[in-house]
Amino acid sequence: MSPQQHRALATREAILRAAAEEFDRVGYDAAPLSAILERSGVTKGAFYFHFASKEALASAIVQVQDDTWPRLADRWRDRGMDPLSTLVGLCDDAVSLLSRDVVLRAGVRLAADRELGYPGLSSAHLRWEKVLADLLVAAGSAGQLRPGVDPEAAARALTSAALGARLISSATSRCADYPERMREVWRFVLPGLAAEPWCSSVLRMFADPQVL
Amino acid sequence: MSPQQHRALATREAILRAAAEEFDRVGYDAAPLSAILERSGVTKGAFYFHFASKEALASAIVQVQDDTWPRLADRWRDRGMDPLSTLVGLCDDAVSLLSRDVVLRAGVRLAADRELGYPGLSSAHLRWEKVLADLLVAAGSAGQLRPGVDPEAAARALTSAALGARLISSATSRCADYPERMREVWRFVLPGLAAEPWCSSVLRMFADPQVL
DNA sequence: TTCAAAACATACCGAGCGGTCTTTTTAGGG
DNA sequence: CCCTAAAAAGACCGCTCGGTATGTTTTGAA
Repeated sequence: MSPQQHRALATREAILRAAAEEFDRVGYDAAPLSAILERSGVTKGAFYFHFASKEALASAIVQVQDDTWPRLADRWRDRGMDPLSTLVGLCDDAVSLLSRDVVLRAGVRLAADRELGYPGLSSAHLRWEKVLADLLVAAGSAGQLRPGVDPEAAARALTSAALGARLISSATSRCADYPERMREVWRFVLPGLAAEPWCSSVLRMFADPQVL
Repeated sequence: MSPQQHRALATREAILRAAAEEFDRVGYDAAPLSAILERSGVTKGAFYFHFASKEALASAIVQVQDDTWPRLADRWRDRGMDPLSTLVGLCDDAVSLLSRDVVLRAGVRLAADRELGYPGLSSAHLRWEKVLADLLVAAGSAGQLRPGVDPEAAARALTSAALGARLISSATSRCADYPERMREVWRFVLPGLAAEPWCSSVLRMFADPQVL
């Protein structure tokens, strides 16, 4: 199952990287195994020694991403900041990671593509929606939200905006400008969402890079 | 080229409908021609009499959608309403059409999938972004926007939100709740975007169904 | 140094795809 | 009614895909 020699681990990671790059570019179906093999400089025999199938390879990439988000959320929870700052900081962190790490990006795309194909299982987005909703409810209890704001609706809208921004950014710049695009969304959305002084406080985060 | 008998037109439209349903569900690559043929009750020979290729079929569906949006925009321009109401009304109209018409939905998906695969050509979304930006600039000149709002940034954020909402809605309910989801976005976004009394005025549109 | 297992290489396979070819049926003007 | 072209049918082809089977090289511990 897992490699027992040093060499094997290198080739395994070469496969993962090459596959992530291809999946991120064109998606699962449009990425033939031959392209992944050529890019990684690995032959078919070597590949099927490390992975049982192309599907298994995709699942491994999805897994990396599935493991990343809970850890990231826990880390932000442990900081003990106010809910609104936690929300914005967590999102900004996730977006920043996505813009840099191809494997994460590919994992998210693969997971999303499965959902879009099979309407029933919308695990990933619903999970993010839940995280945002919980934080927004907490923010409401802490008096950080403007009166009349529905936390669940806000969570849904934010999830939509983040998804759309990611796709557009992915198509135009391989997610290089995803963080900037999301900051734009926050600047646009926060005045209607957060009460003072939290709104100005959070917006100021984007001017001080060291906070993130 | 174009059919000369009544029967031919019927089968042609049967093909278009069936193809749209398949493309909308799973996308171009994942929709084999055999599935389209089976769904439409048309054989391969009949199909290739009407369309030169599977790509040509997809292009025809994309074309329907390409022709629809400019007409819709012109219709709203001719109403001579204020920019902000035009913006919201136009979007709500487009979203409502998408939620009901499979062919339009498939066309949008096909066009978007091409863009996402080939980063260079992002014609469709950039066009929408332009339309929204122009209307928002006009709204700014008319004093409908809150001070400090950047129209271009707002247009980008709104485009992202609309795209994300469409995808999520498409995956969970075949776009049946797309209009409701977008109204949610507007309720969430408008307070930070529009000055009074325009904000309340526009929001009231969603309570009176007959306006749309 | 040896040797078994781990790691890699390559030829090959069946399935499903989009597309073509030939043939048959149908429609509608003379 | 008939005859020609439009329209539809279905067998067929080449290709690429993911996956397998079998053979070869490399590794590290005894």
